[in-house]
Amino acid sequence: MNTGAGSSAQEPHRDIPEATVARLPVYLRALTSLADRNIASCSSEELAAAAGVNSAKLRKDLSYLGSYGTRGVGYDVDYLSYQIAREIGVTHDWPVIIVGIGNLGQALANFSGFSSRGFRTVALLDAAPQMQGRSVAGLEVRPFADLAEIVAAEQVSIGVISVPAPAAQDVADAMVEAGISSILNFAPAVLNVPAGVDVRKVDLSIELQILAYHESRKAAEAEETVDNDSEEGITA
Amino acid sequence: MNTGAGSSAQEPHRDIPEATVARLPVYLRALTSLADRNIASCSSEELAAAAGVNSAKLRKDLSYLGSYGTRGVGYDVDYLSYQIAREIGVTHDWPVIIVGIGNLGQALANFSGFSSRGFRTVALLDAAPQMQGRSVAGLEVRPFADLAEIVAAEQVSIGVISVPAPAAQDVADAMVEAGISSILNFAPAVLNVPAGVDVRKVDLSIELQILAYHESRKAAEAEETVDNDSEEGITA
DNA sequence: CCGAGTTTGTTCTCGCAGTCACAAAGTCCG
DNA sequence: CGGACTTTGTGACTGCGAGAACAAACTCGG
Ligand SMILES: NC(=O)c1ccc[n+]([C@@H]2O[C@H](COP(=O)([O-])OP(=O)(O)OC[C@H]3O[C@@H](n4cnc5c(N)ncnc54)[C@H](O)[C@@H]3O)[C@@H](O)[C@H]2O)c1
Ligand SMILES: NC(=O)c1ccc[n+]([C@@H]2O[C@H](COP(=O)([O-])OP(=O)(O)OC[C@H]3O[C@@H](n4cnc5c(N)ncnc54)[C@H](O)[C@@H]3O)[C@@H](O)[C@H]2O)c1
Repeated sequence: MNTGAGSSAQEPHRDIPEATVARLPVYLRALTSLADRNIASCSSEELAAAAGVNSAKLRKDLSYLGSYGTRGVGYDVDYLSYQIAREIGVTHDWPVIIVGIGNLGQALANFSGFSSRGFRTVALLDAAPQMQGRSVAGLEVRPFADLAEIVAAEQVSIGVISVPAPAAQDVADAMVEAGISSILNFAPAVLNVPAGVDVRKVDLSIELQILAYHESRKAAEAEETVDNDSEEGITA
Repeated sequence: MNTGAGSSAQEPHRDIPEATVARLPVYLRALTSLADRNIASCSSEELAAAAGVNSAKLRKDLSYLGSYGTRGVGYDVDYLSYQIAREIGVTHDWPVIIVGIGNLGQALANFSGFSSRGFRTVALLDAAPQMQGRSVAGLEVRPFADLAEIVAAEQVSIGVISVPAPAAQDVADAMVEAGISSILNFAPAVLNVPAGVDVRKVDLSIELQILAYHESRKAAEAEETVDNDSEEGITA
């Protein structure tokens, strides 16, 4: 490793598993919460509880970043926060654009949680003429045609899609064309993008349907238990 | 199997893997889209493409529900749609309540996609006095104190939390107390709930941070390639 | 009725992820 | 200074999920 490039600072361990990457932001938030309560250090057990995960899993996850804890003591909250933030890449702010300023887009634009977590909304775009020039969350809504110009000017690499499903693919294509390489998609549509572009999907209906599945199973089980409450003895 | 209970109709194969459950709604949506285009039947290959998954994975997923396809032909769109909907439990509508009618809560209340996918918003609740009595999406905002009453009256088992993070645990506790057993949580907080209660989390900041991680890795890789574009030859 | 063609359902293999358990490494007190 | 205690970091094990490949089953044309 480190075969001579040495371009950036302390090269961290590469190849962090996806499952771990998905949890690092959770740890970061838990650490921030601890720091807000003036807690300077914590054990893996405490942090795991705050993040809602198994402590062994947490330690293993952190070990992918390096050895930032002290045996017998635990982790320094500020130090570990910084290391995770650095690994994720949120030590500096990422510019983000939102396309589709309807119900959801406006809620997202008004959401303060983005800016506090390493992201800065730099532009809101919408295709509808009646949206043009309106001010949402202190930003002027701009025409969708300005996409490429804005992306180039602000060095945007992350785009949020909150347009109706039929328009999502077109918007995604335009984003990719403009140079965006990470997309957060709220539209219930499957997006086709070239390799090298990451898409993450947030789909409320799917989440609710998953809950509904478990809910029906619970209901079915309860009914069964009423029918004959000794079944587990038979099948086992 | 089928050790004598046989309470409900054709008992399907039990123990559907979580990963499959999470994809069934995607298949259902793809099927609905096909039906809208008057397509009566489709092969696993076509459906897989529409859902954005591998066809072998799709067939395996569907096989957990039973054998609803015809070899040499494919799947009947309507029939398969119904079978998946039945398995998920969205053949009838589920009543849902939303707690926290701020930016996000209002967007959710106004979202028509819920009702069309097996869910019906029956009540909007908020603790703030100035929200009381306001009408959002045709529903009157009701006081948070009415939670238990509403849940009992409407047989609600699914609740949506869109309050600020510090209030989320309190709301969740009240929901569980009122009899809700499935929660969709938008607040960036870890919820502690008793066993038997399902919680699913939707966290935008986390999604963006995951994108940011891959984005920084892309950036680092590009830089490295510029530094010395024959590195793969050295390390390999 | 039969054979060619098509597509499902399933088996097998491999890799990733979660959990346990423990040695290594540090702290702290006597 | 040394030993008891605490907590990390990691190796081993297990189970789930993804994907390839193939046999079984069905259709359709002749
Ligand atoms: N509202 C919610 O709570 C919610 C929840 C989950 C998912 N969604 C999804 O998010 C998306 C947006 O939902 P919404 O409720 O905000 O819808 P909306 O109709 O209120 O807003 C959509 C906006 O996108 C704009 N738009 C349409 N086509 C466009 C294009 N080609 N380019 C640029 N802008 C375009 C429209 O002008 C409109 O302002 C939908 O796909 C919806 O399914 C919404
Ligand atoms: N707005 C977004 O796009 C967005 C995105 C992601 C996550 N979130 C999260 O969703 C939650 C809501 O966001 P928002 O932007 O709608 O906030 P908001 O402040 O606009 O709305 C919160 C609402 O909850 C109500 N509330 C507060 N405490 C309550 C309680 N104990 N019981 C009942 N109601 C209560 C408030 O009166 C207010 O109406 C936050 O946790 C936020 O982090 C929002």
